[in-house]
Amino acid sequence: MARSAVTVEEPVRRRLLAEATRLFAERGFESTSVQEIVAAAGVTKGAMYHYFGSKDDLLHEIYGRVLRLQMERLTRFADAEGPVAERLHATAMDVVVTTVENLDDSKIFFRSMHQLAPETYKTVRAERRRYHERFRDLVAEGQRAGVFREDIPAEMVVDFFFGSVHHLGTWYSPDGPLSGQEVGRHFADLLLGSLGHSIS
Amino acid sequence: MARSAVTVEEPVRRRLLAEATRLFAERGFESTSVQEIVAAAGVTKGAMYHYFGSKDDLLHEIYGRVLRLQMERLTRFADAEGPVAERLHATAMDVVVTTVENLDDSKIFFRSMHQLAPETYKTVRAERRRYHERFRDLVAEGQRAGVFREDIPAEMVVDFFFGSVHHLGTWYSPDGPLSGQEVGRHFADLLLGSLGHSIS
DNA sequence: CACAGCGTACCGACTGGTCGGTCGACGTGC
DNA sequence: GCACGTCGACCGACCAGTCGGTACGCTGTG
Repeated sequence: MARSAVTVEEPVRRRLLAEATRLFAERGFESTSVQEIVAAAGVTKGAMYHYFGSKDDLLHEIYGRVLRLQMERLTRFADAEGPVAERLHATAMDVVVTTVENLDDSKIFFRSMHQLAPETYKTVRAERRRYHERFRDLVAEGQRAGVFREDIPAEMVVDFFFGSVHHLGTWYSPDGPLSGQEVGRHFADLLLGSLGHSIS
Repeated sequence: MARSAVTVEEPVRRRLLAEATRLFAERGFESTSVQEIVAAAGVTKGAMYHYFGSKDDLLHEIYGRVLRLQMERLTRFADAEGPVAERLHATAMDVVVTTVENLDDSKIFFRSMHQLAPETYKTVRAERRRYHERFRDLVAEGQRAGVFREDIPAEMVVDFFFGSVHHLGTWYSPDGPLSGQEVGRHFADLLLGSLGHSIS
C-alpha cells in the first residue's frame, strides 16, 4: 500500500498504465475489460490489483497525469514575457502540440470523464476549471489591453477554443499529412483571428 | 389488471427511444443497461425487443435521427440566397441553436460513436463526412470569392468549428444565463472573425 | 523468517438477449 | 349476438456468458 518513494522503476506498473491508456483510447473505458489490459501487459489480474486498487484507479491515474502535464505547460507559456497576443498565440499552439503528442490521453479525457467516481469527477472538474481560468485570464488581459475584441465573453472564447482542441482526438492522425506544429499554428491563427478587431 | 383506459395511448416505442436518449446522454451507452431503459419507460424487456432488434439498434436509430435533422437544417441554410459571409454566419448560428436544442443527442453523438457496430460506424462516418463537406464548401466558396482568408485549409476550419460545437454538450446548460441564440451568435461571430483578413 | 511481487482459481453480480405465454381487439361464420 | 380464430403488443422468467474483484498460494530476495 505504501506508495514507494519517487518512482523506483516499476516496469510492470508502467506497462499496465501504458496498455490501459492505449486500450481505453481505442475502445473506451467501459468496453475494455481488466482481462484485456493485463493480457496486453503480459501479466495477470493478481499483478494489476497489486499495483492498483481498482479499474477506476487506473483511469484516475491517467487523469492525474494529463492534468499535471497540461497545467505545467500552460503556466510555463502563459507566464512568459512579451505582448499578450504573442503569449496567447504561443500558448494556444503549445496546447495543440501537447494534445497531439498525447492523443490517447486526450481521447480518454473527454470521452470517459463521466465514468469517474463522483468524488474523483469533482476533483478533475475543479482542476480542469483552474486550467481554463488561467487560459481565460490571458484572453481577458488582452481584452483589457484593447488588443482583443471585447464583445464576446472571455469565458466563451475559452470553451470555443478548447472544444476544437478536444475534438482533435476525433480526426487528427499522426500518420496524416499535417504535423502537430502545423495544426497548432493554424489553430492559433484562427484563435487570434477570431479575437482581432473586424475590418468590416 | 387490464391496462386502464386513459393512461398512455402514446406509443411505447417513442417512450423507449426518449428514455434511452436521456440515459445514454447521462451515463453513456455502455453504462446504461437495457433494464434501466425499460424501467424508465415503464415497460419490460419483452416490449423493447419487440420494437428494437438490439441495444445497438436503439443507438443506431438515435444516430439516424440526429444525422437526418442536422443535414436537413444545414442544406436549408447553406442553399439560401445572399452573400456567402451572411449565409455562413446564419448556418453556423443555426448549427449551434439546433445542437443546443437537442443537447442529449449531441452528447451521445460524439461520446458513443466508437460503440457502434463497425458497419454502422462506417455509415455514420460517411454521412457525417458529407455533412462536413457541405459546410466546407461554404467556407471554400468564401475563400475563392476573396471574402475569407485563404492561408488556412477550409477542411481545418470545419474541424475547428465543429469541435467547438461538439464540445457544447460538455459545458452548456439550458438553465445557464445564455440562450442558444446568444451562444450561436457569439460562435458565429468568432468563426467569421477567424476567417476575416487580419488587420495587423 | 518476512515480505514484496506476482499467478491461479474462483465468486457473486449483472449483462444482453431469448422464449413461451397472456391479453385484448377485431374479423368472421352462423 | 355469440362463439371462434387470429394477430400484434407486451410480459416475465430464464439463460449463458462476462464482468470486476478476492482469497490464497508460491517464489525469490534480503
